[in-house]
Amino acid sequence: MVGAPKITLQWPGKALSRAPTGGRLTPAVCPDAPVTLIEGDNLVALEALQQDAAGFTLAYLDPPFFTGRSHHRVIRQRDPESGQISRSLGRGFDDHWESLEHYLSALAARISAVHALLTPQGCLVLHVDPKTSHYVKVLCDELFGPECFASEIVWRYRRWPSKQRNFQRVHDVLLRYVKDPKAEPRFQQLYEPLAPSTRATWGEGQQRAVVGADGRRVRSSTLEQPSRGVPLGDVWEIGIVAPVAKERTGYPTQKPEALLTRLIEACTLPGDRVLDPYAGSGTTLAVAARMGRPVVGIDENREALELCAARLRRQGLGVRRSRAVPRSLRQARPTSPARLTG
Amino acid sequence: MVGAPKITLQWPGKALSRAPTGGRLTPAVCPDAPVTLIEGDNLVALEALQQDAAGFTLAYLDPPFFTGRSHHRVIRQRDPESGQISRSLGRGFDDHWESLEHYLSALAARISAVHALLTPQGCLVLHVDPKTSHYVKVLCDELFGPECFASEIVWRYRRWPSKQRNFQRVHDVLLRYVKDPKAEPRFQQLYEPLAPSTRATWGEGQQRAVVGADGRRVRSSTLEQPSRGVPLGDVWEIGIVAPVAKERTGYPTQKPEALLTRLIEACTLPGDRVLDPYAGSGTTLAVAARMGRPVVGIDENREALELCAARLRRQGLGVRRSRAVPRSLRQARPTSPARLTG
DNA sequence: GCAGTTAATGAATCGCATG
DNA sequence: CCATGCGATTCATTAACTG
Repeated sequence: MVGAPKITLQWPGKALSRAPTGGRLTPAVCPDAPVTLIEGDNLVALEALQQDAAGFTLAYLDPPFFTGRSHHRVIRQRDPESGQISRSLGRGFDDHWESLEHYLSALAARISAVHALLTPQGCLVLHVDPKTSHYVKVLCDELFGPECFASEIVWRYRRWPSKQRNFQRVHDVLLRYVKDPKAEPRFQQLYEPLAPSTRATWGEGQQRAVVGADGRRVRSSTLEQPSRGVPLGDVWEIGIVAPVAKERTGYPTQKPEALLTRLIEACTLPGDRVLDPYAGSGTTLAVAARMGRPVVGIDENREALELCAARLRRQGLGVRRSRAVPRSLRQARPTSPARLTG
Repeated sequence: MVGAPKITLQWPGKALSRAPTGGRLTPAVCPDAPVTLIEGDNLVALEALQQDAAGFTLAYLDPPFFTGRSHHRVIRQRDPESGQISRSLGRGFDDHWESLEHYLSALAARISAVHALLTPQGCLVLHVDPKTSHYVKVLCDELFGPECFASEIVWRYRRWPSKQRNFQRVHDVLLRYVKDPKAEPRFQQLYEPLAPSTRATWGEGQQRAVVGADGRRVRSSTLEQPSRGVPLGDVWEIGIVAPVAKERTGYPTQKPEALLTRLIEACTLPGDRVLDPYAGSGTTLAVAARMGRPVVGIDENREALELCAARLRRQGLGVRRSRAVPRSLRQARPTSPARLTG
């Protein structure tokens, strides 16, 4: 924590430091493995990962959004004889909380643990919605320091319209924090196409300022050299995963691969390690692995991890499995031996 | 204040209630006047407005963004002989603050005063940037109650690129709160054009869901009737005021009329009263007046109010002027008689 | 008159020079 | 050494101008 701000969120019983879970990983994680899946409470796993020497360059956290609902997995199966598609519901994740206080306490513990795992060039990206983002941002300012705040990225999508007496919500928020604002950041500049109005006026060429004798800018001119486009901004228009898309897994709240591709491309180099403590259906894992970034995913839902493993297997990737065990359980329930899947 | 949340922002010396300024308006404001300009501290003016019986249906607040800079007005004049254009700097507004605490304290007092002035169907819209929006949102949740939060509107614009090792910021945030979530809200549904992908698949016709015998949606069909577009979402792509646009006043941080038009159209009906405590160059006033909404603007900068008055005069509108005077000054400096401008 | 071209400059951001 | 200032960067937008 660099500079703790004087303005903080307060609630009865707030405590950012907590008793360590004393978690262990069985077997230990190999930092160079292309993909590692850890089953268990992500707080236990994150604490256990502190024993690793190597840090992570990007941590992407996609926690529950405090919706107060249970989210189910849709399992679609085609009957081989009739050809009919049947749907059934599997376990997704539960997003019920006693209160916003409990939600934030749980999240703060994870963010804090992730902070300790980042390299100096590393960054954390928190995927939230506009109802919780503000509380989470104030919390992160306290945990990271406000000068570590890098961007509020707006993910703008389109969806089936619903009648309501309000502007329909069509965006999520991704908060990006860097571990150390004084370190040279990992950042690959990406570009997006020029605005239609700019193309109409200037064409595809780069613009150059022309400065007069008095030092003031007189006008601009167009170069022969084609522009690479405009530097990517913090509002991203990316389609949601279509209900019939090939990448669709049936897992609830699945994020599009295009979103993760962009994030990983901008914030890491090949070989940099990526972490996803809420792995879900494994979008981060699939994309990172494909892009040559070793990745560690954590989830407490075994069905979700099976889905991840199958998805990665389809990409022709081997998966290393591990299990996070808190101290209290370590003697009561001995873990099964390591398995190598795929 | 409906339901105070347990999670609040805390800082040393925080106090949301403060000694009343005992402000008075000279002359008193006439609720039916198409445009009223009040010169003085907006906190004093807002308190004085409480004596009005009629409330406001929309309050748009565009406070300083806590940038730590002074913003100047650019005054352009064409020399009638040479035809040359000369530029000089006038007073804009000062955005220096001792600390974020002071900034938030000042803002909280204004928000609180505005809250008291809203009709039950009314709403407040706070224009901020993504560095301060999160603190302001938590503050508003405390002042209005979290269930009064309606929307985080993202204003996405395009501007000149700058090299930086981060995603360039290309959005502002507008927080919308309703006074009473149980009251029937003022809300006119607006529409935006269909997405290109939708037009490609479905054309311009309206879509209707076709539901099967089991209650599940089977497919959609396209109607003859052309679609009005999709209901307006909470991400608005609107161009900034161009450097040479006719609506440009030279006042810093001027907001585009298109933004205010959309807001006023969605949140008010003709005849509803609109309030802008940070009037600046008078965009809200100009748009509201044109749309037949009586509007009250407050600013402490006399130059800004002159600009507002001139802008409204160009629209052929008369302006009623008033002055906000705090108790401490009421005897020391007697106010000049009312003036009718335009 | 209409379409295509030119002009002007911004709630920016970084880096280096200056106090 | 830290705060401040100014040059360089080069897209977006609409009014004014030109043919």
